[in-house]
Amino acid sequence: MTGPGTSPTGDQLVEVLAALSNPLRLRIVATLAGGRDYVSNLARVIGVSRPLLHMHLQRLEAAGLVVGSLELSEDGKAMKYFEVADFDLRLTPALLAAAAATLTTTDSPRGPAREEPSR
Amino acid sequence: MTGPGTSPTGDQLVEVLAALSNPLRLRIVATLAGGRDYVSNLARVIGVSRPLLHMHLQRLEAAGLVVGSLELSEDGKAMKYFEVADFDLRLTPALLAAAAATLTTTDSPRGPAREEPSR
DNA sequence: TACACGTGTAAGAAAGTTCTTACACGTGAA
DNA sequence: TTCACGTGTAAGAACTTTCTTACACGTGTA
Repeated sequence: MTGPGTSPTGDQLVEVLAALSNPLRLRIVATLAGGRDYVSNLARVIGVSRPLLHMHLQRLEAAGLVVGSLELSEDGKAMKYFEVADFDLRLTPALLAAAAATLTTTDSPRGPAREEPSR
Repeated sequence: MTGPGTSPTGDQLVEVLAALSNPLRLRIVATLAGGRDYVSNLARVIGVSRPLLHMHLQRLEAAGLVVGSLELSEDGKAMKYFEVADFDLRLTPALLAAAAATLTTTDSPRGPAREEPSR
């Protein structure tokens, strides 16, 4: 993901911020920051349904904030562990302006389609 | 807003991240980072409808990312100028975990209401 | 075979976000 | 009075997000 030396593109930034702008996903990251865990146990720990957790984890992984790996347990079960990725992002007006300059999609991703996508 | 010495609460963080996780609002902040401007001109510069810009600016102001002020122009017009706020946020797994610990609303703000809001 | 545990996916509903269009009001100049 | 320019607000439509429930599959044990 994004370390102190690299800057995300505007599109990456939007993806990351959107992924983190949800209380449940924040809690997921926070729980994984305390140590990796597998999906169904994480669902129990956090107290949400497993399909829901899976969906949120996919969103976080797509943004590069967590990393999933499939492992075989000693009793033959395929278990999907997730751990938090190593990221370090800084947000200041100047940095946001630099990122905004690289946005490829400038319109909001929802609502009625606009007549003329502005750029 | 949030300088290098202060940490936002979990709720503030979610509000800020949600406000920034939109390409159009990123562009608004970026344009204002280059210098303050008034609403209708900003709408022209960016190329969006004024009511839409107004709505987005309100969202950014509520999150503390921009500051609006009403001024009287020399020809008697009440003009609403906006400028970017001074913020400096850092996002790392540890900082997110600390913020998540202070979340008061732990559920996502949309979708079907859950049976038992989990904490 | 039934059960326990793990996985991934799909469908449909509820809620919020984004956008356009319209309305209303104000000041000043022609 | 009309026009130009500024402001704020509301209504309704299109779209995305979030959630639950259900289905399907796998391995191992009793």
